Amino acid sequence: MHDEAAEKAETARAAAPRRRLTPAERLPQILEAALEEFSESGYGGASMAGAAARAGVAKGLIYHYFPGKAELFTAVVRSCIQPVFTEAEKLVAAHAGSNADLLRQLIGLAYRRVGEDLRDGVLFKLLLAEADRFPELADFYQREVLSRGLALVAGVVRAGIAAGEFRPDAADQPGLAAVLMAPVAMSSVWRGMLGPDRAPSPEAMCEAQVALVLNGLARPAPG
Amino acid sequence: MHDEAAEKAETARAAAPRRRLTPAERLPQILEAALEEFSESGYGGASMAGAAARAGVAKGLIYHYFPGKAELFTAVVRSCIQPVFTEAEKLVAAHAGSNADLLRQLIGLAYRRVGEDLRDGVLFKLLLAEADRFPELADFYQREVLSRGLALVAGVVRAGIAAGEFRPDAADQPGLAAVLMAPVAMSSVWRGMLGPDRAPSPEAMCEAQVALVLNGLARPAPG
DNA sequence: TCAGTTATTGACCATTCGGTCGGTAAGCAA
DNA sequence: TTGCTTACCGACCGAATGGTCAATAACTGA
Repeated sequence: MHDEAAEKAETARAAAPRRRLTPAERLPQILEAALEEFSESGYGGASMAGAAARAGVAKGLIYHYFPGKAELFTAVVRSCIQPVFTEAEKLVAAHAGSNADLLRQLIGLAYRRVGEDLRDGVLFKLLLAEADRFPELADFYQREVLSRGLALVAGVVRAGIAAGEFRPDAADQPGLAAVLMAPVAMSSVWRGMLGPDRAPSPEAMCEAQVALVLNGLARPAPG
Repeated sequence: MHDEAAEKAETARAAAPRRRLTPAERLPQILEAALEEFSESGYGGASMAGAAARAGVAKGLIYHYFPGKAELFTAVVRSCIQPVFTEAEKLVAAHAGSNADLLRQLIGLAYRRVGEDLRDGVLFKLLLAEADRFPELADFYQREVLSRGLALVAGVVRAGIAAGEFRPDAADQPGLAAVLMAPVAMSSVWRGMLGPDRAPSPEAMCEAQVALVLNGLARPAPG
């Protein structure tokens, strides 16, 4: 594949003298380079040689760190998706105010995260695309991303109902958490595929969703 | 690639005597076969030989109908995504009742569509994944899917506000249509990547979203 | 029946890719 | 210094892929 960007990145980074590094130094370089390569070319289109070149490293070295392409890919995904959720869970654990406010903050945090780093979105999109061909990856997504996110949202909703903030019948809607999560996820996907300019604005979506959700969950006014 | 399913499909279909067909007959066969191939293997992983085998046809024939792999892919996408929107637009045009009811019907239609045909979801997922590498495809998606869907939803919301059904301040939220569309799209993506069993149930999401949206858009009760 | 058109084939080519392997040298311990 | 471990290289291989092309056989109209 003749790829300008990859080529330039290669020559730029390969120009640095090749030193022997400790695995703790080299691994992040390889993961970062692989992320670029996978993001730009997809799983099938990405080449080990390309990833190696981006890292300024010989192809063989990657096989010193990973058994094969598939394992490299899963490692890249793992290293990227985790931080978001730990951050969100920390927010929930630390929050003290109303559940409506917590939900607003949670939604805001998620959209901000989508808005700032484009690569996350690209990788998320890539993950979606490849999950069904990597059972291990689909398991990972379901366990570490989807279930975790749904549990987080559902917990806040449940607490809000218990506190009398939200309409009680929301407790009987098992699909509610997914409906609340989906816009953020989709915002990320849209940005990944269309770019920041043509995709619906995360800020606008955030505002609209917060308004919709807080109204939609509010207890009906008496009368 | 050694693929059991593809192999079986091949032998099964190739057993039929090879006849000369008119392009109008052969084209759908090739598109259908290519859809299967792309769905199962992604763009990079799909092979022209595989698609040809599934269609029970020699590889060369595909090049008689399409200039190359990229064009075949875009043709497959085009032929699949269109019908949903024409159906939805027909529904809107024909509807006579309240806008709240129209919105409910629209959401229901979209989720039903997602629930019944799995291949649509898989292809949609594939489209998301490959769009940024095919500018023409990204344009197509933005023009024929996203914009059209957003316009459809926004129109109903606007009409509902004008009719006094929905809260007037919803008119000031440009991200609202995207928020309303996203759960359906995401439901499709989730089913495509996790399968019908592990993905959030479209029926449950539909019910929750309808309830949330109709409450969230309703005019605040006086008092 | 015959010529012209074209749907269809399958062998073939150049290229690329994932993965292997023997070898090199840098760091470290003794 | 010596010797062991291991990060690192880069040439190499078999397999698979996208794409080509000359040959063929099935339709069509005259």
